[in-house]
Amino acid sequence: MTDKVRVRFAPSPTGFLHIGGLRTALYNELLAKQKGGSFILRIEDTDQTRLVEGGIENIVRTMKLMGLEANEGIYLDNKGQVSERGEYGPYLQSRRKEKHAEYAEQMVVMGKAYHCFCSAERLEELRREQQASGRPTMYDGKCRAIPLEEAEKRIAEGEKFVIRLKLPKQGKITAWDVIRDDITFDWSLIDDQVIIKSDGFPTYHLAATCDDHDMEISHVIRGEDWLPSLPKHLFIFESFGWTPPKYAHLPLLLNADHSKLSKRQNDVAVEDYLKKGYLPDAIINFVALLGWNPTGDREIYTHEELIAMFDLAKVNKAGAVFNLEKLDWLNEHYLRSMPNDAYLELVAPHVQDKTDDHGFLDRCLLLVRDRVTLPSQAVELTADLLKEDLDYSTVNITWKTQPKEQAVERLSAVREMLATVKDTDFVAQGARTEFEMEIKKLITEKGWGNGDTLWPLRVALSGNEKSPSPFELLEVLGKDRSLQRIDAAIDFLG
RNA sequence: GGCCCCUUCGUCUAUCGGUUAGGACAGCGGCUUUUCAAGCCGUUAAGAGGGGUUCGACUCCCCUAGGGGCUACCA
Repeated sequence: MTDKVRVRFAPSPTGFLHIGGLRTALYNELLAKQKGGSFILRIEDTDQTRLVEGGIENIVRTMKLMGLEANEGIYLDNKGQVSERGEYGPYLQSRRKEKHAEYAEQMVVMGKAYHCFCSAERLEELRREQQASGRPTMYDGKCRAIPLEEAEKRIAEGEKFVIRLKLPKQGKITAWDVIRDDITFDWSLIDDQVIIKSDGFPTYHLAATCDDHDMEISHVIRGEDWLPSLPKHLFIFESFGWTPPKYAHLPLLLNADHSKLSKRQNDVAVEDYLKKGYLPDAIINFVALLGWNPTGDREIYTHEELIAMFDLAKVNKAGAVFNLEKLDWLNEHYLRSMPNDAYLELVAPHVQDKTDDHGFLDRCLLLVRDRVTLPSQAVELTADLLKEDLDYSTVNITWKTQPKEQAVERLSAVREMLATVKDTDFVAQGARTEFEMEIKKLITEKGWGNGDTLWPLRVALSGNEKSPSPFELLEVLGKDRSLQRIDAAIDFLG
């Protein structure tokens, strides 16, 4: 054993990377990076009945998109093939089946496990009786007393069997958890867990513990749902005389009704959030703060800052409701604080109405940035800006009770003034400020009101009653489009 | 039912015996204003209940209540 921090994220490939799994992976990665240790990805695929096609690829790919790459274990090679790297392999658990079988046999020999020949029917019957009489449902130990020679004979005769842990029947065990401290369990209440199934594959309990040992894992960081089986895992370590890793059981992520986070109530696949346009940085930031906050008076952290500040012992004990409102806010924040180029690159692919005028398109996208929560929304937000012809029939170009004639008068005067502005000055840096000064000057000179001039102008330019200011619109649209729109509005009113 | 874990604003959280219990999201209000956003400022809102321990408890202990997890030849 080394003192090096070696942590693993060990999902089973039964679906896709889950938002809860993401947080578990993140906390593992944060610790590894902070301590200069190894972050290992191991795939736990011992349940052959639940394998999902493409599950492994999805998990690895999504982790990579999220900036969470394991430096050891499973990864995707250049061709997108599932591969392994590192000196503690195999990292695909099913490939360690022989090792697990050996370990199980050793435990049998040491008297720490036994062969069980009970049928599924008997077990079910047993459970039913126990339930009916209000007793805890657990294996009654019928096969515990079968001598090893007899068991081996029955196996040789082809009888189906599983291997169960031979747990102590009395006394207590106190386990230590980084987040929860001491936890005491009563051995008499813990079931003789199956560690080798009748198909020869190990269950999680055996596979994970043996692999954690073989891979010299220093910290096991996993979901709280594993807490009840911790004594069984410790028992396996103790049976072999191995030093167990430090355990940290993370609080669960919850639905709004406080039940365990599920896809019944939430989108739970990280990939779905990525598809919707949530930024990896925002998701990481958000998920990191579900159950932990280094200071409590700050919300924005880069991945690097999270690495520097992470502290397992400060992780909360209580579950955290997964609430999207804050994720939205974070996404908006990241969208607004990134460089223009990066923002445009993110948003531009969503725009369908292609225009050859890239400068125009960029100006449109930049204009609506403050209204965008998700990149895809920019499409709708810029639709009327990019349109050739606007439909004024559904909006009021006139301000409040303003007569049409007055609106026409104001628009015509502004148009006349704008016609004298050079094309290039229209879209120049700071043009919007210039427009604001000039137009407001005009309004003052004529003795008009802001509303009765600016409202018609703005609606004429945007085609909407709610929109950015007319000054910004002029700068974004440029001379030709602006004049054309004002003309169209005057036309419509006349 | 049994076992285990948990309990600060609606939500995410800070507080490691002494604070006017702090921040953020959401909400509400205001500023700005031609509209809607954004931004800025302000504001509503919390220690589940009951016992202890202590000069002093959100903080430590116990009980109760509530919530959650586990209770598979699934992870």
